[in-house]
Amino acid sequence: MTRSTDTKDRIFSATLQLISEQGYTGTTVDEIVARAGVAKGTMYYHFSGKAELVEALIAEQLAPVAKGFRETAESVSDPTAAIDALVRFELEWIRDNRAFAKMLITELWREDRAWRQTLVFLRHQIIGSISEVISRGLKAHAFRGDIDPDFAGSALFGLVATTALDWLVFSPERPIEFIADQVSRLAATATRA
Amino acid sequence: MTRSTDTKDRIFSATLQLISEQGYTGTTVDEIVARAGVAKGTMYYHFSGKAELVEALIAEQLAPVAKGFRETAESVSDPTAAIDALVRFELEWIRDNRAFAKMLITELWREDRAWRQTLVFLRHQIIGSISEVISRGLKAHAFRGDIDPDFAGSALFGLVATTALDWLVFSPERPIEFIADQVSRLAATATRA
Amino acid sequence: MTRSTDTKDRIFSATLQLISEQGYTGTTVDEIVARAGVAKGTMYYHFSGKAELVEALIAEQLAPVAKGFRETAESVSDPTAAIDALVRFELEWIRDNRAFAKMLITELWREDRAWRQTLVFLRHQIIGSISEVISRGLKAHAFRGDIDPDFAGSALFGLVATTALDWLVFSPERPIEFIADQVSRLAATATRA
Amino acid sequence: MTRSTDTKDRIFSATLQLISEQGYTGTTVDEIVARAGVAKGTMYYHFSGKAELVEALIAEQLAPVAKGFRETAESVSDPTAAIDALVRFELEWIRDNRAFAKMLITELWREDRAWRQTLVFLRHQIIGSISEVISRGLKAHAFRGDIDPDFAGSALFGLVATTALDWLVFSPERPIEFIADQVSRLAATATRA
DNA sequence: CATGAATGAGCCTTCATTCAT
DNA sequence: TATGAATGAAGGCTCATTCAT
Repeated sequence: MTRSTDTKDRIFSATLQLISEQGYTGTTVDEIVARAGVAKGTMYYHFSGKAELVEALIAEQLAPVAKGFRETAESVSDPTAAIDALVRFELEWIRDNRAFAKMLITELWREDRAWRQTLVFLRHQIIGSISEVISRGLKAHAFRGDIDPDFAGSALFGLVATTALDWLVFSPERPIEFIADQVSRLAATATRA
Repeated sequence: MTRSTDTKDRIFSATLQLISEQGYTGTTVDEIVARAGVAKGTMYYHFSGKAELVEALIAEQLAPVAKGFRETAESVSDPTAAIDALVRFELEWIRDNRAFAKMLITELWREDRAWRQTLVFLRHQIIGSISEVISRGLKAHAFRGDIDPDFAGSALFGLVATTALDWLVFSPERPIEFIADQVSRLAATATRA
Repeated sequence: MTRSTDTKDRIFSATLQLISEQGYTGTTVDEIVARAGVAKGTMYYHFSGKAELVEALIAEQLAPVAKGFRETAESVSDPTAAIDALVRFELEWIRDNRAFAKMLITELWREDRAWRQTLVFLRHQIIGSISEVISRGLKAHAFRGDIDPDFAGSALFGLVATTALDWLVFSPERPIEFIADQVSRLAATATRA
Repeated sequence: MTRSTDTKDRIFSATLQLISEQGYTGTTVDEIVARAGVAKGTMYYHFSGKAELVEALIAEQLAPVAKGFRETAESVSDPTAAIDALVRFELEWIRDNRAFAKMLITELWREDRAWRQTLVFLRHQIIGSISEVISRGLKAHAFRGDIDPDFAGSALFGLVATTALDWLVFSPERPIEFIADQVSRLAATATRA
């Protein structure tokens, strides 16, 4: 059992590295097993295919992120401060997992991937946490009343995501503080009552 | 229109359709020439490869878009109204070219594509038009003074893009008016002085 | 019945079912052990390989058939009636074991199978029983004198086998009586003096 | 066009040889293209897959056989002589194409093969020629009236086939005359009025 | 006796690209 | 200009077998 878990972990780790560097299509099963130090058949013993391996990896990587969003949303009571905390949480996660995040963006809207459901489900959870905070703010009249919480939640999530990626890809020399500050500012203003 | 131009157009048209439906990797040269009604060698006579064909296609499709952004920015003098017009222009273009737009998003941050430079250059032009309007608004004190025009330009562009794609992929039943209205509202507020 | 015997039986049973449904090549060791409810290594503990497992299965399944042919041949003294009884015995066995019989036919003439010898040996015994009856009939002048007993024995066996399989595969709706009747008729006439 | 036809012929020829020697599953695409002296992709350019290649081969090989049966049946007016001619035609074809015939037998009753329809169709045509002769003989009262032409046709075909294969595999030293003589004798008697 | 994780050679198929005509 | 037959590297996947426990 320990042996099995260890093997799975090594395959996961190798896959995460390679997929982050080269994307899904650009990474071959041969490369994965070579870096993991196992035989090809071993991967097929633990996962039913390349797509399922990546699906499992996504689920494993993203589940704690969804949890982090939820806990952040719940731990900050003031709506405006909560939005700010969520923005920073997302921004920091992308900064710390930039390659993986880049892959997610290029995969999120592809409708022909096996892990689509997993990705959509996790996205739904994450955005749900944001929307919930916005709803809270609306009830407390802390936010303007003419915006749709669901829409604003997904908009805020996307704003941070694209901004962060633009930053990492096009102007990585800028400090994270600048980005976080600018985003928070825009986000705060956009929602204020 | 020469024979050569006609052939190129048919290849372009077929490529656009197929790439929109299946993405870049999912579309084969065989499919393209089959739909274009030409032989395989013909494509290689006109373009040096699949990547170059797509690069040329992107340039051809996106050049008028960049031009549209610039003209829109120039034709509306009031900064707030200009932002609104740009948002609507982007939204409508994505709505009318949803599949192609979807492909662009999934390709924009990939650093291993041959057409990367083309894409980055056009993106730069487009965002430049937005940033210019924001700069104008800042000078006229129509917008708040604590935001970076370049950053806000790219943020606004990304906000609209992700929002539009979320809409088209996850809730296509919503009318465009709802989206346009919500986005404009957020955008306008975020920048107001 | 020891634990070991029980395990072997379960493996045999699973193999018989699966090979009947999917043929030899079409059946994997994984499927066999899954249906038998044992671990993969268990099969390799009891048999030295997939081929040997099937060889043992064939021997086990076919030995009683050979015995049945011999007893039928010995228990009916009149040659014509004995031929008739043998035809019916073969026909009924194929009807009751159609899938297994189908596999045997597709394997009988393959010269690259490990169990070839086993199969040839059992076939020899079975056809021997038929030939013996024919020889008896020839000595008694009940059959025409210009046929070779060995040849006629194998011909009769093959006639019934192909006829039965054609029946089961191409016109399974016909009642067994029709087939038995027609075959017996042809067989009886072909050999009559 | 000539180049293409030539390539196809070489692939066909190589496939026929190898499949005859090793069966369908036992023959790899690598072996086929190596013997044909073409690249792997070339096979996939001309055929959509291994199964389709073999299907085309079977059709090409068997079509003239079906035609031969029909012409033989039509060219001999006397029913008994026609049956004899058909038996000899089948026997000789199997003798001259023993390896291919062996493969056909091992494939005929497999219900999971792509070429099943082709095979069943051609078998239907061949047996139809035999049955037709038997019907003719029945009308002319040359044959006994209590046999079903369709059944007898398929029985006769199978009798010859299995007999011929038994001969070639188990006692290849026997001269064809012996086999032909014995089979014709059994066949003639079985049907005589 | 029994287990099941691990192996790796081997298989079929895809597809961008080349080139003689 | 245009054609299409031919190429071959590369990829994902299967499965009988081994072996440490």
